[in-house]
Amino acid sequence: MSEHLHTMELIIDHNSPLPLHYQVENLMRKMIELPEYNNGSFLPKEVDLAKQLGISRNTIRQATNKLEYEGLLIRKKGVGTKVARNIVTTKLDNWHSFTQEMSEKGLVFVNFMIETKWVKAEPKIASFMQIPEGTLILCLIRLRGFADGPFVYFESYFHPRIGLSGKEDFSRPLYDIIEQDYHIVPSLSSERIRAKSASVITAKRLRIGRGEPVLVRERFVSDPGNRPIEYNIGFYIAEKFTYSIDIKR
Amino acid sequence: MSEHLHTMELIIDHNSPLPLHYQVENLMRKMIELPEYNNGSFLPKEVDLAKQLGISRNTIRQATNKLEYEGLLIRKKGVGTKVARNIVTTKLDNWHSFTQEMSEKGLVFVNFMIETKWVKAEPKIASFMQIPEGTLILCLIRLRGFADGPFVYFESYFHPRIGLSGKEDFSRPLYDIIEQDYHIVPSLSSERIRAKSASVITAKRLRIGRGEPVLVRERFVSDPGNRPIEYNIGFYIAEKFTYSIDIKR
DNA sequence: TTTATTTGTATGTCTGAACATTTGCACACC
DNA sequence: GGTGTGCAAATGTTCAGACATACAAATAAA
Repeated sequence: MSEHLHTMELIIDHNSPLPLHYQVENLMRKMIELPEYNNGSFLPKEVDLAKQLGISRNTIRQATNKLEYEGLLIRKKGVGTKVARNIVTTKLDNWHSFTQEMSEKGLVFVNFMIETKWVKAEPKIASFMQIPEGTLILCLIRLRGFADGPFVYFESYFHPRIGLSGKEDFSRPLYDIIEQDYHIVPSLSSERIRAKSASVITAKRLRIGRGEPVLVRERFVSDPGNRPIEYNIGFYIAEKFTYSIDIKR
Repeated sequence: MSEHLHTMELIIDHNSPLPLHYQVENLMRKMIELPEYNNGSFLPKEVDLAKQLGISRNTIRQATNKLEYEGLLIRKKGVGTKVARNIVTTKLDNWHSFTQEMSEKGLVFVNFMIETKWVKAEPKIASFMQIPEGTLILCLIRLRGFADGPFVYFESYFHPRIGLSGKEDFSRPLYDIIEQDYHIVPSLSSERIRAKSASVITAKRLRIGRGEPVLVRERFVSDPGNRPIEYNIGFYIAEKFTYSIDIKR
């Protein structure tokens, strides 16, 4: 079993500024993806893992606590720890990409700007993506609106495992690309919506006055196994956009 | 400060079968509701709490870790720990009244103003209510927030068939009144969210500067038979409110 | 007056150890 | 065969303490 371990650097750097428990956490996130642990067999026991990595058992638990709380691990006293089975109910409420939303309403929009670049993952994104801070990830920037001017500025960040190069044809609907070309199915979206004043840079992009209200919509998109796919943040001109949703109890 | 502690049994039972960290967790959930901690001031520091309860600091942290993860506490290195107070979650399959949302987060809010009046239904409301324009309907106005000031201004309009008199005790949760006393079950909520600049009147009510961003949330609430119950519009101070929602596909 | 520097404080990290609790299994007993 | 006892294994709980790090306010230097 420990054969696989050195195939992927399962090591802890005691000199790294990153906390040990955080390194362990990332390490275990990788282990979780490995086939030998993803099929229901138990992870190495805490004591062994501690000894092998050269750190204390408490530190191991600090990491596994978080993963358990996230629902990635299942622990059973007296037995062991294993990867949680990914049971996801696929409900048919529907959420959309921007392209779909527009075309359903019969609206024709314009891409004022499309741009990709590789950037270092900032904390919020790294945390959602479950990757180390500073990892290079692809960022897609789009400025979209109607013929008379832009009304939303988007930034999308994609998880490295998807394998986007940045050279794709992003005039196609985004989720078409991800589903058809990369066989990854977006299935869960956690959204946060808030209002704020337009910063100087945002105002300039959207061609509005500084301090005018903007609707900020963040989306955390995951696949059916709860693996992160995309982080998306959009800045909408307030007067041109209303977020609408139906909720059943 | 420690005066308040013995007013509500803030004690730990070392003989209880319940784990200490679990007892501490429950205890802190209660503390979070107390006005003296809910107004932004810091909780007792870990070392003191540990000494006072007669347990180790590690056990305190075991409890606060969980609460922090749930978003109830905010910890700042070198400064202290206090109650988090600005993210409100609305889950898709489970929507709530304001009172419920707050109490679930362990937040204590204040009604700065409660007022009812009978007004003529304006077009938008009349249309949703399916009543003639100008019909007299009950309007409930509430200004709510935390101890340090209001953060949302609500107007609720109720369909005449419900039979509200305006003399009900509106300090109770609104949907309790409607369900229990009037046997009408809110079941569908169509929501619209947008941002705008605070008008003079809104700014005055919320005690913010004119033109500052405000999140406007309209809700059209109906019963299971799709009959209109309530139209509700809330103006939230942007920086104190984030609308959050999970969507499954 | 402004800018560094120091210092106190509170949380963050990590360790090693002891004991408790739950579970599964082997073994003995009827 | 069925049943119970006891042991070993694994996670769960708790402790005391040491040191690291970030923040804020006070202090000293420019």
